[in-house]
Amino acid sequence: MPELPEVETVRRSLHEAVVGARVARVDIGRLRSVRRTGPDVVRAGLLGESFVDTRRRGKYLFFDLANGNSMMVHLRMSGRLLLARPDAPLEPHTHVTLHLEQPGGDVIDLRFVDPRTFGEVVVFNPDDDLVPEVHRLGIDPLVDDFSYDAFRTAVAGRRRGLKAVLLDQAIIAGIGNIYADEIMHRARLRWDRRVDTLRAAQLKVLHRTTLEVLHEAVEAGGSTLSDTQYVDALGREGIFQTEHRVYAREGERCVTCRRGVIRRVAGAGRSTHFCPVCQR
DNA sequence: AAACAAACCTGTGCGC
DNA sequence: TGCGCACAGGTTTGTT
Repeated sequence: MPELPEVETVRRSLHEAVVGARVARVDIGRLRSVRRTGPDVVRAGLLGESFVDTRRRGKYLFFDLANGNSMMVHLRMSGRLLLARPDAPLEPHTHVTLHLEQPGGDVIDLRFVDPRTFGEVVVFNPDDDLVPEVHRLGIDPLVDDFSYDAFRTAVAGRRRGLKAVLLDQAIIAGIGNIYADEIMHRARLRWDRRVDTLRAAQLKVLHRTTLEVLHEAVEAGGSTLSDTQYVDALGREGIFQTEHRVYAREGERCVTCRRGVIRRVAGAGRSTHFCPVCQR
């Protein structure tokens, strides 16, 4: 489900509540959600510790603890992080609950909810290489140097289709299926265009549209699709879906050129939406 | 190196 | 109404 804008929106929506709070209790209802270390490591690693900061890189969320350790949460396809009053009923598929004591004495739950159970929660010491995939992430357009030079160096000359490159987390971290399609549409480039055939001007436009789409999507609180699966930690839906020009718009007239009809194909292993007229 | 398929799960929406 | 199938925002692994 969530891509960079959704993960960033979740982070911002829980940051204030979590930073400074101390973990008073940990409930784990689904072992699969803590499969990397098992429940004991997660419980022991969190109990009594306080959060000092939250970070995001790509689609990975980090909660730094005062003792130098961190909690990593990846939402994968269907994960949600929700803040809730401790007496609020548990939503279905709540797998991990952290009972937090805030500095003012208030208590609040941070709940990890995940129907498809692809997501996970890891508590780790940075010295141990427990989350090695993070070291393989490419540049994050919001937290790293994403100047045109950095972007060009990362993608230039790849003998691969454009969408495969945009989705490759080792090249650029955070773009998923929705935003890849939207970025390519705004850049007027096809999903199967080989990156090493792009002219400098097109690469430049691609860099600009990547930043544009991601920034606008964060501003809009991400995209909540018709299944309303994605909400931020306070339960608020995003509104960027109203700005989608191709994603889930198969059969609609292209709003950019007003001539093409949006097509959906299986491309780069995913469903891919594009305008066959104005994307080249 | 890159393209592709399958795997991990559950829920939903569609056609019949 | 009910059943079966296709499909879903991600990532890893293995195979061509």
